[in-house]
Amino acid sequence: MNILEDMNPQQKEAVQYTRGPLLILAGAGSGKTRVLTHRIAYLIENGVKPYHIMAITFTNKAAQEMRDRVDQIVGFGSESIWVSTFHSSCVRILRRFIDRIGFLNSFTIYDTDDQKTLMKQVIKKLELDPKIYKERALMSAISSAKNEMISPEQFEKNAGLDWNKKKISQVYYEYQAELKKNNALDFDDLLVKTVELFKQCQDVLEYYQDRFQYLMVDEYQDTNTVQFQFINLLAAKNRNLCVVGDDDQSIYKFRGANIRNILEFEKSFPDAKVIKLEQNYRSTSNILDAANGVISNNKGRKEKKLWTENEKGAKITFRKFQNGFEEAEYVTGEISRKIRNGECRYGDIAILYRTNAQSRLFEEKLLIANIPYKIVGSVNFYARKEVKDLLSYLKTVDNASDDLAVQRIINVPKRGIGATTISRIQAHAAESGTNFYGALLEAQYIPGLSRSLSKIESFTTFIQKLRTQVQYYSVKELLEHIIEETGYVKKLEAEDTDEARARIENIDELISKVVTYEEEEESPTLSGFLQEVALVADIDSIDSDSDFCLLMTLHSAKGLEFPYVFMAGMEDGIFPSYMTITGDDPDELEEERRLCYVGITRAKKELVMTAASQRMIRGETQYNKVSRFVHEIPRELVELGREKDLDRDAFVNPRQRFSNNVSFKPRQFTVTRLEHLEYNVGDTVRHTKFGVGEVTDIADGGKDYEVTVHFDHAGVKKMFASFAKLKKI
DNA sequence: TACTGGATTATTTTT
DNA sequence: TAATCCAGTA
Repeated sequence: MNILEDMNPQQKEAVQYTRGPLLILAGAGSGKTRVLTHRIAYLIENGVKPYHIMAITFTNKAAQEMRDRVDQIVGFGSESIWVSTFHSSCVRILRRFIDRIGFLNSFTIYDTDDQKTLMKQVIKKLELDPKIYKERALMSAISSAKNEMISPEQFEKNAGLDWNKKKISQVYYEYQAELKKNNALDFDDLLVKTVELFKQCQDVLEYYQDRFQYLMVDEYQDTNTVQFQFINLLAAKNRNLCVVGDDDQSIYKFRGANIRNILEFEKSFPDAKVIKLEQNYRSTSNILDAANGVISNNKGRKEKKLWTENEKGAKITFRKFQNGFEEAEYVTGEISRKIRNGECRYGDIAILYRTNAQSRLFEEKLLIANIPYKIVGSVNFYARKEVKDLLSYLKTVDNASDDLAVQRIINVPKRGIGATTISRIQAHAAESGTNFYGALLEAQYIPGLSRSLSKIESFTTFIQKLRTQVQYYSVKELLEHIIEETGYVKKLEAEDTDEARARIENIDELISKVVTYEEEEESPTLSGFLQEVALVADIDSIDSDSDFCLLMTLHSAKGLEFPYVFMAGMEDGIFPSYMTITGDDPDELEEERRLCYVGITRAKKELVMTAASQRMIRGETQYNKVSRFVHEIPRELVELGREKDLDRDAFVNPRQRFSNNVSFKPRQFTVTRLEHLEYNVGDTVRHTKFGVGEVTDIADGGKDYEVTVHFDHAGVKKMFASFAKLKKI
């Protein structure tokens, strides 16, 4: 086949520009995956060995897709090209070399759940007040530090005299020490340790530099500092680095993504060639114009304008409803109608929303309407309780050095081993320098266990017995054996609730995943299965053959496309989220707007946006205005249900009229004047987001106090006392 | 040790 | 609302 066939001039140029740094600014739907895959084919056709090519993506799904397409056009040798995610590339490298920086190559990977458990233990060990030091906040502080390649030592130095930060650095130290003890790495560590390895072991770095002479990175706008360093180190020698991205689709700042990586690529590589792909092949021109209308409100973008030769297509539909129920009913009704009319199949339709919690209403209505659907996200399959329990058994059998796994299952199902026993064992493990499972094996020498001793022994004999069987049984048999012996499913059957049945279904699903693994892998092993499972996200498992409507967050939708898209919950306070409107960081609003842009550009043929004027959030009714993003779409592109739906000051219901004079804010924001403030000018206060600062002014604004605070790091901020929830310290 | 019910609290997005 | 935590009880 001709690799350059059917390509526009820019695409051709991108495919053929193979030497030196290259930045491809690829707008939504401009065929960037096609360019990447064809570029790989072109490289090979021009004498580059497949072995020397590496392509990096963010999700396994994207990697898989690219792999398939590469296989199709390359044929021979394509299997030796590395096409994988950042995380799995790092795992592959670390499995081979991490012993060089003091870990065992058999390290385990901790997911978010494990991190949380570990963090709880750290908080307890350091005797911190969990009311002040929340594991969530600590975890995100540590994670951002890791994303910026800040070590605990560095963190401590940066903290200076900031008492709070010093405490966090202590936690960070301890947390890393615990990981090390368990021979475990968290998601962030996979990147950090790889970069560390590269920096410390020149020979390893050179080995990979020689191996990966041609590097390609997809979704470059979402890279963070560690990922940037990882790529830079690998590319430093040959400098054949091609990155593809769209600054307008950068939506992972909260996860440390550094939009500067793309905006300043030319600074890092002054000789970089820049190619813009601006022709959109995906959407109708109406959809594209709507997207452009919204995103043009952002400042500091790379100059580009998307265009298309596609027809105008239908207008964007906007409908507003009384509440979330009616909204969901309308959406399901529309879906049924489309199917009835034979317009499309279920799989052509996606419902997108801002937060996972919004899926519930749709789920209910879809169920009633008998529409097949799949929810992507919310809880990752491998993070579900029952699945994790069983995986923890497998982990324990495989390699009992993972304390968290052992602790998770030691009393699941209930064996009468309680909290006191567990802390005794932990204490013993700490004393004798073994891990938790090691201490269990020595249980008979631990004083004070009395009654629990026999229970512990029967647990360990069970595990030891399974271990002797590992080599004779398949993973599937082993898993079924565990389910049988522990009576896990039997217990659930006895519960006889919908929830229990759903859990059993998940267990069956797990068994079939094991079977698939064993069928596909040449030499399947238990460790191999556990490794594979550690890095999969929910989105990875959706296959395009099955005919389901898909429900997912806007974030999960990145990189996908659908003929028909519903964007639900288009309300200020939901999308853009409450946090971004009340906070005063305009960058965050811009990120939300990019998210909206991503959502709109997922649609190929039709886009429907819906809003509800009244919505239940966490048991409280909120009254929201129509999202500002809807207003940013050129009016002539929008088809309304009722003319007044887009009137900014229409009275939709009496409650809203009531709160009207408080400038249209949802009721949640309605000001309840605080009678007295717990702080005064000169006091030191803490803000949940900006940290610690000094109150420099308090002005009585009649309805509320306006407080001016000089924050140590965030600068001077003015805020309303009733929103800011400042705490005196 | 396990279970219950009341209180508390979280609220954005996830590889 | 829903999940989690904690104290009191069996």
